[in-house]
Amino acid sequence: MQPHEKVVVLKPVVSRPFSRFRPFPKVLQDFNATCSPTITIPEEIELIRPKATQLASLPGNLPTQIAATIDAGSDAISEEVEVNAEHFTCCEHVTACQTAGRNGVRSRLSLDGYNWRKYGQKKVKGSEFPRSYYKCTHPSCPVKRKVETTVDGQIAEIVYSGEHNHLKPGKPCSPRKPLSSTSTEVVMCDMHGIDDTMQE
DNA sequence: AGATTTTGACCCCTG
DNA sequence: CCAGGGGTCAAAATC
Repeated sequence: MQPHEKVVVLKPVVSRPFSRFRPFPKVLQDFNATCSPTITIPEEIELIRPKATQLASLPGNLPTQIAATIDAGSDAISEEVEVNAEHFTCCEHVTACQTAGRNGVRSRLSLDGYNWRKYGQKKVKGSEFPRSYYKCTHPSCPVKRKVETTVDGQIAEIVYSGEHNHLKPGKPCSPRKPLSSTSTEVVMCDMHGIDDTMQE
């Protein structure tokens, strides 16, 4: 197996901001009731119905702690990041994902900036959550990924397989005006840069 | 109308 | 060789 063929990117579920699950409408209701006006959400962001295939369906009440690990053969990288609600809007790819469902058009952009097409889903033994299988929609791109999502739409695990042989279809992260060097912006760029690193 | 998701079935690999 | 599980296919449904 090639060293780059298995890349585990996210394993965020361990540390939840709440102690137990709540129904999505309840979460939304609480969020609307308690959300201070200092947190602004762009118009293009719509709260989407929790569908099993929604990727990175981040609930409104962040922060969520995400542990990202890369298993690239012997070069194992492990890091933990924090995503703050105040910086939610700086994540273009996540935003694109969050807009999924508008006018019936589902966005194929995920948090890594590439377009993905789902081709299968299975309940994997030993895993609490169903695993979804995605292919990159770019022609001749061999990259696939497996995504395990929790019942509330959160990503439990993402495993990338292969390398993209094309550029990201979405907007690049780097040209953005640098915000006050908050960890979140760096983190999101770093997360996007994982694939860039892989391509190199 | 076309692209994407869903989902059951099939294939293949591994123990 | 066999069984179980993971990965993929493909038709139907959905948007």
